[in-house]
Amino acid sequence: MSLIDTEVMRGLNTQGALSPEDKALLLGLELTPRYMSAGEVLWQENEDADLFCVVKEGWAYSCRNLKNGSKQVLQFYLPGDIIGIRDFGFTRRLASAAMINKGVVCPFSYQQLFELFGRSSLAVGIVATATRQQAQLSERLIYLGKYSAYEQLAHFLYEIYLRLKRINAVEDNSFFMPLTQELISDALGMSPVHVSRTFSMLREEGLVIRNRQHVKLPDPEALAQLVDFNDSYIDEFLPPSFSEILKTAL
Amino acid sequence: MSLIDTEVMRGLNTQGALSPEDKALLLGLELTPRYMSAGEVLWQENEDADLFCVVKEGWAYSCRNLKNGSKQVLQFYLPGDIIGIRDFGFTRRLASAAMINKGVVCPFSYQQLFELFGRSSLAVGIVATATRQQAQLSERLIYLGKYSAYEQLAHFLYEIYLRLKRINAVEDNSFFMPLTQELISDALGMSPVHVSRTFSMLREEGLVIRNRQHVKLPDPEALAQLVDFNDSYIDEFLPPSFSEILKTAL
DNA sequence: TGTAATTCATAACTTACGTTAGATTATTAA
DNA sequence: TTAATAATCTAACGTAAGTTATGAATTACA
Repeated sequence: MSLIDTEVMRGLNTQGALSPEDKALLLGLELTPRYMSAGEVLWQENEDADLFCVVKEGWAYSCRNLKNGSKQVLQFYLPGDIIGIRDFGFTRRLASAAMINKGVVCPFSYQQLFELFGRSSLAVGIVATATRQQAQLSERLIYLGKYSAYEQLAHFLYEIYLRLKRINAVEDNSFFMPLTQELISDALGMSPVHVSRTFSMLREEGLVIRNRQHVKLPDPEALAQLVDFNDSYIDEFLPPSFSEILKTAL
Repeated sequence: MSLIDTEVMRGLNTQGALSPEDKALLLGLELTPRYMSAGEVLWQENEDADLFCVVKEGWAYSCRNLKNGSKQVLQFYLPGDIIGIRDFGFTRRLASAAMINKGVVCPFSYQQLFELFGRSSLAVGIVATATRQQAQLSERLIYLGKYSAYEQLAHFLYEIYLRLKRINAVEDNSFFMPLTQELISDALGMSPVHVSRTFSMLREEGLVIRNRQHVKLPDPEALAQLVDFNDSYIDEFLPPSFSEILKTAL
């Protein structure tokens, strides 16, 4: 069992798009399969991320455990799926992963993935960009599934605030946000009327001051705490280990 | 303006992880910036996917237009973000994209991205795997945000059915699904009680027969129609153009 | 084989959010 | 400046889905 048994790679192979060297490389990554029992944990959120797995037998899932005791499942993995590329390009796991029933997985290190990329910094950069966007999607999913409109909107605004701060577009906790309440409602899966109501609540709490396209968060920290914001998916850049490897490869 | 002005690449650069050749390569991709007016469409869903854009100025968003007239926004893009890598590895756009206010974008062809990958089939395979998972997440987000529990559960079951069929784990429209209603509820963002109620409704409609871990979909087509299922994100493999390029590169 | 622990189904009640509607304010165009 | 359009707010009312509770059916385990 190896990466070549993965859905996408199998497709590439049958389309004749893999050179003999590619195939040799993939097969060279053959690793000891790991036999997993039902419910066995592959990794927990916030653990160091250093490997991914190909599921050979059984079902697995990834999820985020929330402070309110519930959890949001992000994905289910079936045989042939790769579990854990989501975290490639991050220092720590954004979600935990566990088996559902008993099965077999084949682990590969991120280091091995590097080899596949031919040590190209640029390819790594593209993949890191893609996984970062996926992380943003995951966060939205979590808040859509498990939080009230109030917390959801607060989380959304704080995310925008962080992203804008990163590009120096925040001044005095204020920023320009060219979104109508209707567009926000289409993003957060709620009605425009309820977005308005929720803005009113946030205003009454003194957390958000909004006037059309001008938004001010008087106390960003309070907002962040309210929504239990995990900013690693916005702020964190490539893990130090990556830069080291890439630099020594130069 | 070029790819080097992107958040992730800028990070790589400041960490000293880009070789002079990398930088030259990135800067060589410099392209004519395109000045966009507010609301201007970058692309529509189902159009051929052949390029992505770096947002230089202004805000943009991607969304799916639903048959019931509403739309689900998937992401907002700010300056420095890349828009359109989501579709890399697909033949057609899974979502449309448009500017929110006026701005500037720099388009790059997927072909150019190929160059960055050093024409490595394997790197392309990994990225395609990642974008496929992202597509699955997006679909879940859409159904979470815009559909009733009934349609959501129907969509979920049909997706599992398709994924299992792909690995020959469906027989006579029946399959093994080791999920409790509680786990499903954690995935779909609804209460376990409501999952049970919704299963009962699907049973009464003759669409789903479920007994613990054994599921049968007597009429998969009816289910697919009910939820307006777009199966390209499950079924479609790499676009033909990709295989051609990769094969000629061998 | 029996007992405990899950899992599932259904009912009764509550609530967050959707819907419809009308008034107010801001923006754009003429 | 003025009309026309778009964006926002608030209220009143309806409903899908949450919550709590109870019993039945399965499965796990001793």
